[in-house]
Amino acid sequence: MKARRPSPDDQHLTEQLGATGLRLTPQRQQVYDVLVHKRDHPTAEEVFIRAKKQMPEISHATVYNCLDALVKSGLARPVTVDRGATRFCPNMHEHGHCHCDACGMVFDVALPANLPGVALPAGFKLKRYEVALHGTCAECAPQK
Amino acid sequence: MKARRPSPDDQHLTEQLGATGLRLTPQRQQVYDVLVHKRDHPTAEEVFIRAKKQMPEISHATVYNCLDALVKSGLARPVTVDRGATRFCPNMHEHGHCHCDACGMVFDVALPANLPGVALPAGFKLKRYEVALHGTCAECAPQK
DNA sequence: AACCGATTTAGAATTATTCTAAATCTTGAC
DNA sequence: GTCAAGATTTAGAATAATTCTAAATCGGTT
Repeated sequence: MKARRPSPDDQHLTEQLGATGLRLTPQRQQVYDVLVHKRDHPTAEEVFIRAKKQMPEISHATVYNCLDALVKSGLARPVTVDRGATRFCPNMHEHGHCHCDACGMVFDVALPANLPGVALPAGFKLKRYEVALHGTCAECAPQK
Repeated sequence: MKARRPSPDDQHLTEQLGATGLRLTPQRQQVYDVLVHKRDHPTAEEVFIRAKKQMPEISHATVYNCLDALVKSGLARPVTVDRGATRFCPNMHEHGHCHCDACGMVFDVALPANLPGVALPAGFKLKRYEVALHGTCAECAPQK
């Protein structure tokens, strides 16, 4: 990967950000590129490290700002599987996260369609939900 | 509420802690009492403040230690609805958490029985899962 | 060419949590 | 009962993740 080449997504980015009153900046594009390039649910710190490879002068705070802008514009989701750093995911389809407590790996998992059928408190207006599954992945399974 | 009076739960506490190789101490009992007394999903800090009313000399670190002991022994669950302090819940039945993004209130909600039916990655061994629902509660609903 | 608001930047500040080392308590062996 | 061993508590320091702040910069007008 070298210099940034405009992709078909740019249009999408501009639109989504614009709808939230935000601009598409090189930093926001870079941060978004990092997310889609390797979809391993990186933390803000990891995004920062990866983004710096292409854009060495980008700052820590900017990465947080950009991630926040992407989340607000519906281009990424924050994922909190464990206490510790929030992770980010550009997969905006409805899905849950499966987390290996041993190695920390996070996988996307499809969800049954009927989740929203839970009995909510009266008058509660559901906006989004998050499903976190915890356990041990095949690699880390306590091999007998 | 004044001095701690032995309750029927004490037996249960001793057993559960014992099974994990831990003892029932006055501090652990106090912290557990705080959790069951007001089940509003307090943070460690809130538990600390409430516990101090009965036990003024209890320390911050002890509250964290006790909460950790309770979680390890299956007497409480950590709940992470948002970034920010972890909350604690003594309801060990399977349930999800409904969180009002406006006022921060957390409600327990019953879950459909079929959640575990999701397609997990091959070899993944599920231990527990957490469902967090976000939205606005009746009180905070944008009243038209 | 100067201006305005949005954005980025570096670093300080804050928040939540964990760590550390010493003091204290408990329990079983004698 | 007394003592040593190990568990637990304590205060405060240390760490990790994130947010805040104020100044510099940028992009698109007037």
